[in-house]
Formats: sequence, structure tokens, C-alpha cells
Amino acid sequence: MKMPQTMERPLATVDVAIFAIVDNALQVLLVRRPDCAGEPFPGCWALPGGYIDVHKDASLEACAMRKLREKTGVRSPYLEQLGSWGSAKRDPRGYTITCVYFALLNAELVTLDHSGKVEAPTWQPVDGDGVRERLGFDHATLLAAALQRLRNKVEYTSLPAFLLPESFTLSDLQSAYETVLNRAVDKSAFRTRMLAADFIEPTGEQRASVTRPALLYRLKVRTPVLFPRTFSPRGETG
Amino acid sequence: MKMPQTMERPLATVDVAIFAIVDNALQVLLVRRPDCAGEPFPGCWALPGGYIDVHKDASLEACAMRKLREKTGVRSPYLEQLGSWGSAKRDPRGYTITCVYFALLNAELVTLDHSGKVEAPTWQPVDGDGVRERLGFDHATLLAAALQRLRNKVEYTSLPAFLLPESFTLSDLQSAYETVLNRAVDKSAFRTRMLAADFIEPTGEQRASVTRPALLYRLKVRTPVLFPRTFSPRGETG
DNA sequence: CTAATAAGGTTGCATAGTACAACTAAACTC
DNA sequence: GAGTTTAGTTGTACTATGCAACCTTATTAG
Repeated sequence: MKMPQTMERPLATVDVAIFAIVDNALQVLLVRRPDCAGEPFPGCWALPGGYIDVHKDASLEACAMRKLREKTGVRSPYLEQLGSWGSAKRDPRGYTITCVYFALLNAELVTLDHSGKVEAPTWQPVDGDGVRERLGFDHATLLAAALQRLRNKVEYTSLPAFLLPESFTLSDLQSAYETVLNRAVDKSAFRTRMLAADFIEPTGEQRASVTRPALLYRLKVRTPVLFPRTFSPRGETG
Repeated sequence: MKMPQTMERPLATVDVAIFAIVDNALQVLLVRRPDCAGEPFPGCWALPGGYIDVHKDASLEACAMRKLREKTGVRSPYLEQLGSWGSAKRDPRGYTITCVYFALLNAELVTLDHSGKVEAPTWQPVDGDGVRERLGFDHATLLAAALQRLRNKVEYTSLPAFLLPESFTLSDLQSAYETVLNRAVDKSAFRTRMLAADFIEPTGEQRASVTRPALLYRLKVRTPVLFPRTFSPRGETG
């Protein structure tokens, strides 16, 4: 085997698929590629990301968190590693490996910096027309994988709660599930299930509205909760 | 931002956690680190792995498949990407990123090459005494993550079927589930569930034994099957 | 030939979760 | 105070499965 010093090293990057609910739709934060010569995919959209800095980034997750903070200013979103892609073909500049994360956050916490830069990040509906076609590199593949993971996990976790503000109603929560799933869910079963999972608690406040006010809830735990699966013996508590 | 050419590049490797059932126990294939000076973690055990070859490895998965084939000779196991770990501290030689895969295969297909080499791979029980302590690098962490992913997925997928030979009985399959989960599961519900998932079919043969012979089955599909989850409307077929 | 043994495979019942649908409750508007 | 809208509950049917008992089919011992 060759020694590591003499091995040709691939470039290593981290990309982040940042999701939020904007205008009642699931949207992803995209940046525009610089439109100058020599840059790959000029003018295309891309997931925020960049090279790993071996001096600044103590870990891959720290690197993803840094990218996320740079684009959104948000410091503590839900962040999960999605997977890695690597090949000689995905970037014309050579063999690259990218480690992709996906993040969930409340859009209200984000102030997008639109100060004249062309590369300013913007929200784009995940199912919007031609988003896939306008994405550079293999980012359409990465985004599709992130969406698939998210929609799959929503079926059995509390992930959509991380798209909401600090306090929310059960209807807000159900709406977040439905927005992500792009499908209606049953109100009765939904409420039973959420309360049984015991990851939210009433704040004691209500939200005033033009109709009957709804109880407000907050997260009891900052980590996502898994709903019950199968094969579990009856007696168990976890 | 710095140009990629001037960026200090981390080393990129791929490691593989290869699982099989040996002696009725879930075991993982480990290799021994060379015991010479200058090598990190001399004499320790480690997951099989190595540097990505930007000329030979068309993708990360191709690299993992290559490592797997080199150690086991098996060409088409179940292979799934687990995740990536990167930091300056996990290898004394510098900042490294490793992309970890896990594989499931039937131990009978593997012929371990024990021709005098010290680095020969060997099966080790995953819950064996001190396996964690004897692992070099952060491979104890990687192995624990692989085990967690595997045990979690077993609850709702057909993964254990990939640990069996081409034809097997339902009792064999149940035994594989129980070996991975380290727990007994109900026979009746198990059989109903496996047959309902419709991923195996009878071969038409029986296995003779000292007691009543059992029907043999084979996989209908080579891809893993997900068992039903929740939130699904009644009418749907998939 | 018969009974014991042991594993394969089935049946029946209780329960939990939830899909579906209809209902009640609490606020506002007019 | 009737109508409207959303919040939240109740009740029924169905499904999967945990649990346990039962029947089936082979071998082996006597």
C-alpha cells in the first residue's frame, strides 16, 4: 500500500441542506454560484457549503455548524449528518468528497443577508419548478436524498417540531407535519400520539385568535424523539 | 475564501464494519494493526479500511466494495453507508476523514486468508470481552455506531436475511433476528410479518432434520424491505 | 408397532394504536 | 343570540402483534 504522504488526496467539503417552513411550504436555503469564468457551474444554485478547514473545524459537525452559522446566524438548529458522496466527476476541479448535513430551523430566526451580494442565500420551495434543473454539481441528488431522509423520519420522529418557534399549538405542529409530508394526517391520532410521546409540555398560555384559543406547548427536550416501533415486548417502558 | 489548491487537505479513508453470524453469535471482521514502529496503534485491532485511491475508486461505495472484496472475497454483500467521522485527533498522522460502511454477509461465503500474515482478518464477537478496549483509532466509536444502526434497522427491515445462505427456513430467519437483537421474538407474529412483507418465497424444497422438516425459502428481492410504519392511510398499497 | 421427543407450524384471544367520522367546546362576528 | 370557525374529544372498526396453547410431522427408542 502507498504511504499516505504520497497518496493523491481528494478535496473534502461539507454541504448543508437547511430546511425551514416559509409561506406554508417546505423550503431549502440555496446560494448562487459566482458567475465568473473559471468557477464551476456559474450562475447555478447550490447548497451552502465549502472546504473543510483543518485548523478551524474540530469535526465534520463543527464544520457544518460553521457553514450554517455563516449563512443564517442561527446557532442551535437541529443538525444531522445525511451521508457522504465522493467521485472524480462530481466537481470538474477534481476528485472531491462531500459530507452532507441537513438542518431544520425556524425561519423567523434567520435574517438573510441580502446586502448586494449575488451569492446571497435565498429560500426556495423544495418542490418548486425546476429547482432540480437549476442546481449545480450533483446537488440535486444531495437535496433529493435529504428530502427523502427527512420525509421518512417524519413518519416516526418529532423532527417537525424543530421547524416551529419556541411555543406552538398542536395545530401548528400538525401543520408542520403535513407541510413536510405534503399530506393530511388524522387529527385525533396525531394528538394522541404526540402527547403519548411526552416530548412537549403546555406552557400554560393560550394563543388568542379569531376562534377558540388553542393551548400553547413547548419542547420538553431538545433532542428528537422516536415514536414506538414494533417487535417490542409489551412490558418495556422505553 | 482560500482557493482549493492552497487549502491543506485532510486525508480521506474508508472503513468497513463487516458483520456475519459465526458460532450463533453476531461477529465483526477485524484486522490487526502492524506491530512496527512508526505505525499508529501497533498491535491493536481495527476495522478493515484504508485510503481512497482517486484513480481506482470511482465512488466511496466502490472503495468500500473494494476493501470488502480484498478481505473476504465476497462480491455482492449488503452494503450501506453508515456515516463519516473527521477530526485532527482521530489519527496521530494528521487530520483524517473516514467514511464508514457496514456490510452484512453469510460467513460461509468467506474464506479468511490466514497465510501467516499477522494482519490476517478474524471474526470477533461484537459483544466480546474487551473488543472495545483493544480497538485502535476511534474504531470503538465507529463499531458502536454500526451496531446501533444495525440493531435499530433490524426492528423494521429484512436486513438479517442477508446474514443467511441462499436458502433458509423461517426458523433460521427468526434465529438471525434474535441473534442480532440479542432477544427472543414471538414466533407467530414473526412468521405472519415476514410472509406479509412478501420478500421471501418457498423454494419448494424442505430441509431434512431429526424432527419435522421445515420449508426452505429464498429472497425474492436483493434489496432490503421496510416493514409497515405508521401515519399511513388505510387505502394505500405501498 | 407404538410411544416419546422435538421442532415446525397454526389457531385463538387480548390489547394497543390509529384511521375515520361524528361530536362537543370556546372564542369571535354580525 | 345565531352563525362560523377552529380547538379538542369521543366512539367505532380494523389491524398488527404479544402471548400462549394447540396441532403436525418427522425421527428415535423400546
